[in-house]
Amino acid sequence: MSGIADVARLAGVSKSTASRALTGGGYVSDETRRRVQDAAGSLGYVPTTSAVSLATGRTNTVALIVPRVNRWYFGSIIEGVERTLIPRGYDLTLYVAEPDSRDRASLYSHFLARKRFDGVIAVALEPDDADIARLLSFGKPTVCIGNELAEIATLGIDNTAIGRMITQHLLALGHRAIVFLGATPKGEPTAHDVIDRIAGYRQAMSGAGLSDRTGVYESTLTITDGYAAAAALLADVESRPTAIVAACDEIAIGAIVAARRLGIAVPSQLSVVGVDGHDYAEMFALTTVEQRPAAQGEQAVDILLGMVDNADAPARSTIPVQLVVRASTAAPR
Amino acid sequence: MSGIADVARLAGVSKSTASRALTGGGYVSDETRRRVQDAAGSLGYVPTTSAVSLATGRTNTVALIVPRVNRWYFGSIIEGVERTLIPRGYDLTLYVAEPDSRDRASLYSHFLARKRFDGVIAVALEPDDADIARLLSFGKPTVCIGNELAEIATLGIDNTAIGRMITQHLLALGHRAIVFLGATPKGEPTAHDVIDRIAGYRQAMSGAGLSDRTGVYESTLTITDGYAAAAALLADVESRPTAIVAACDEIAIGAIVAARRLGIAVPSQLSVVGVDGHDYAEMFALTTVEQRPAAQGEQAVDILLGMVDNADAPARSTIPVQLVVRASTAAPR
DNA sequence: TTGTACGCGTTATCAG
DNA sequence: CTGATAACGCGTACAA
Repeated sequence: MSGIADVARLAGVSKSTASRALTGGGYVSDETRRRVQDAAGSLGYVPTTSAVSLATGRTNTVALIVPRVNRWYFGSIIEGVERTLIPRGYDLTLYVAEPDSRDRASLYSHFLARKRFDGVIAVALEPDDADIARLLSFGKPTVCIGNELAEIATLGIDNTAIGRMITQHLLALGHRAIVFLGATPKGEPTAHDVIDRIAGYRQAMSGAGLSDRTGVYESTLTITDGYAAAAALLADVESRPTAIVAACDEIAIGAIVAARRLGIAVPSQLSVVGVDGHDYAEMFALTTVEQRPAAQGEQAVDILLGMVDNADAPARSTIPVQLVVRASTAAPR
Repeated sequence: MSGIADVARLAGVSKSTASRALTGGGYVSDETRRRVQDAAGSLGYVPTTSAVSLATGRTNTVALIVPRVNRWYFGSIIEGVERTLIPRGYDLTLYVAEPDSRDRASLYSHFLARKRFDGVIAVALEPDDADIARLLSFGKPTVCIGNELAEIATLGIDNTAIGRMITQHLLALGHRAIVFLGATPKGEPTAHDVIDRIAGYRQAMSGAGLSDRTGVYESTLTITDGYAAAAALLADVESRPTAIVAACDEIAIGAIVAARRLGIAVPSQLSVVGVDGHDYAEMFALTTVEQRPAAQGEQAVDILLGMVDNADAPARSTIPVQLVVRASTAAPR
């Protein structure tokens, strides 16, 4: 309710002095500063953000763009971003829009254009996406999580290496009939991380001289779909693989549940390995590659606010990951 | 980059006419309006939000407060709110803070005080919470999801009735050894919805003359914890219940998984019923009460924006729910 | 160290 | 129907 003018009046100084005393800029005697701060405190003064933004050009707001909220990976990123942003005095405005969706279009034409934020964090942008050009055209500091992109500060994991790593883990255990579960179904927007993981899987299979035994099956990145896809895949006893490389932990968990329902013992009759380090991984004894998305969200904020303050050059970093071996993988038979 | 002054100049009118033509307020000749709109279009004009806010007092932003992101119920609400807000031209600023946490305190003292939003949607506020008073003191339209609160527009389900309903479902099937799984562990912030569901459970048990056979066990509202708690609960064959009323679907799913691992058949040896209508419910054939949180989020936006526009009196509505019977419940033995 | 005066980009008021 | 002009609430050169 009360503005800085009220604070100034109560403290017996001018508006500008009050402003300096509160924002810290410029010279103010300690005595005066304290008087102003007391006045502000007793009046419950809080600066009006729109006025501050108009005067300074800064909004103290960061935009976060995600395809979905209700998936562990994205939810974790959101939480990581949030808890790092808030203590630094920033607000988070959240935009949820799948790539290529109508929402995406209006997002860029209407919302992001409002220059309401000091920076953007975008998750799971596709490298060939037109979004990227539009994003850059805003001229605001931008950090992407999930894919390596040219000309943008990027934070992510090496998905090809991970695909290779988990496949090699199974090969080393002696598996040969290894399939990949989780290719993007036709009609869905392409997910580049999945494509890279498949590439890694293929590389490992070829490296073991098994390129002809490669099998890639479709599934959405959810437990439900992983369950259904795995159930179909495992139904035929003859063609059944001895190991599944899942595109993510949700699919892996779905596969484990499906196997149990079919009476297939994990890991003795079927090994399953995932990617993510999902909250449920331990409960299902899932061997997986942990990528700590919440920490990535935190780090993205660090990088972004660094850019906001220093106008630094875009950084690019590959997050280290860790293979955690649990009881969902073992030697075949 | 270009402001309304540029648009006005290009269209050959004054700033005020340009503003009227674009915002729709006041009289402008059709001819002039078109000229201005063309000019705005060709310049890619987008109004600066902080200036608009300063002039109009409206921010076109809604604040959403949730305790967590990464839980199905909250994530669904966030998605529902988002997809309703955006088409209406509003931005969403997200605040994540557990009740009684340090984050909560700074949330109220620093962020919400910035009057940066036209309204607030708060999820899972506790009725005895000091937050409520502070929330109301902002004088902004406010809608709460999850609990019935005095003097606030409220949207939620009747948790007591639900607790009764699902317990009676089990009683009707012939169960008598029915326990409740999911009481809030000591040290955790109290969750009123859980308390109410327990009350409903107790009412139903008493109504069947079974008040002495009542058993309430603790668990956090997650699959992982539900799994662990159920595993402990089901370990002793002698004292094992024939049915579990779970505080939410996550716990119910955890219990089903635990039962399977222990070789206990669901539903023939153990019935399990949950609350929520989780995405995974169908996959686990879970009998549950659907409450459609995403739809609640949408409805909350409707109510809130109604209040923003009309300054209506707060509404209060109880969402109808539906018991969906699947294969996790059956007659005992 | 402090106060004055102006600008940030829009909308609203009020004559014309 | 249109155009000056004054807010909106704050930060900040500049002068004192």
